[in-house]
Amino acid sequence: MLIYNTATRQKEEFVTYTPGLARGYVCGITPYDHVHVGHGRVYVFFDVFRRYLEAKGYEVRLVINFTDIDDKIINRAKEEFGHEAYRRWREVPERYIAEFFELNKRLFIKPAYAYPRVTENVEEMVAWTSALVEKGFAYVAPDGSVYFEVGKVPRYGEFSGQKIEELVAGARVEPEPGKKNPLDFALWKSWSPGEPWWNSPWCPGRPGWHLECVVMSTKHLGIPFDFHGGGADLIFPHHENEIAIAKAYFGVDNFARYWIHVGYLTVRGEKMSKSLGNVITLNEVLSKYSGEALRLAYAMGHYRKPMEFSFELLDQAEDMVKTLYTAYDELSQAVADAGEEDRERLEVDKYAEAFYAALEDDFTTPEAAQQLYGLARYIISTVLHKVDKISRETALATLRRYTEMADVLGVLERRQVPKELEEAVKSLVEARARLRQEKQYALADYIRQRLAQIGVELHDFGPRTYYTYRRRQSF
RNA sequence: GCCCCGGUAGCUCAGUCCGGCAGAGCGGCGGGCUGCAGACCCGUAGGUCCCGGGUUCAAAUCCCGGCCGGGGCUCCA
Repeated sequence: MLIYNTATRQKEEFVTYTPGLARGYVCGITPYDHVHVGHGRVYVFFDVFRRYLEAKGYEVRLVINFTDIDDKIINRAKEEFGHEAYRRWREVPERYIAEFFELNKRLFIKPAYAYPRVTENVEEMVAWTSALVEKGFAYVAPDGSVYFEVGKVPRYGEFSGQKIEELVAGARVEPEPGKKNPLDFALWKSWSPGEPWWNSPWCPGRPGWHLECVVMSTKHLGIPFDFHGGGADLIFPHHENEIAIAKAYFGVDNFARYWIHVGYLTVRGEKMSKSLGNVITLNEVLSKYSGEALRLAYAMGHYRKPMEFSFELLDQAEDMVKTLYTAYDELSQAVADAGEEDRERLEVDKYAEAFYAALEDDFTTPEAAQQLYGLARYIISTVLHKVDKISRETALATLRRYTEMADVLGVLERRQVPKELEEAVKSLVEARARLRQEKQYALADYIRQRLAQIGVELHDFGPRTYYTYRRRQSF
């Protein structure tokens, strides 16, 4: 399996340090506001990545953190709570973390191995900072903040392709008082009145952002681990700085082997941003579309490429999801009509092979989605029509291959139908079949129409009838 | 200014790494199957592969130079 590694700027064969075990870390959210579809793209991508590795037999340990203390959270708390912010600031991250988990569920994202939070790992971060000061990679500023000295690390900037001189010359780096070099970054930030703080040898304060992820990832995954990723905007400075810290602390060249970055989403050609007012929240999308439709929409673009996000795209994806369910539901029913032996050859392998080949090549999910959809259409247009010419084993194997593919992308997650509903529909469909035989079409049509009203759609294949459920958020 | 990414059908995108007849789905249009219906079937239109040069028997693909758009260099998925 090939995966593009930002660190080497090329596709590389994916090989884990421990055979059969894949360990990865995804930089999580700063929970100070609603999660949007850009976040969703990242977490859904890593969920597909993880599902595929699991399908290949790996045990996957995926860690996603929460930066639950940060300037943005403090500012948000001040806005909301005024002078009570100091006492109540934790309500902000708690609220958005809860929302994050809720949306994960609705997006069918599998739970991570661990969800560490900064506030639960402050002691380790203080210990790391002490060690980095002792080793001479960090220094204490007059106000008690501790800065990491980027000049002490060999080849700083190489990972992200930045040249130190260019960065400094860019002159957009705010030279803060107390920093030796404007590129130096805080490992420990000194406290200001009214802000939350933790104890440290230097001053009351809180950990710096870049340090967090190194501490928490290596704590849960060991060193080195297999893959580390997030949104493309994290390449610099966040990941560059994480690598610098790990170099200094462990003396290793890189603490993660593959660096995977997910491209931006644009809306009407521009990056989603608060200032442009074009942010689309996951709440908004998932109130109108299924989680599978959004997952499929994401899959229709390659993860590294910028992708234009629109509701038109979601409409298309939702239609495709309906077709995917039609194929699943009706093939499930058709298995019962399968014959004893194979008198026809099916072409299922063609789709499956192309599907997996696309994923093997740097997760070309647009191609994979196309193949899955192609198989669904093949099932509907061909398999259902000649199900009595294939064996039960073949029918079941086709169904299994189809669902295995769908499960990698996570686009057929509401297969389960309540048993009572299933039984009621089945007997109604049988009753209608008898009516059709007796040419009592008015009554037969009435049943079909009433079933349609409750979201069950009937499709006649000659004398046989298969049906599909129009899933809503839930039954 | 420096760095990265993108530009292929109305839309979303494959194809570019590794040169070999320009593709898929959706959407459009026309027809069909069907007792009727179908998110079913068949057919069809639709292209300056951003532009210009170069290399080559052959370029969407490789090289050079541009243009346009997005992003990073400062918190950002």
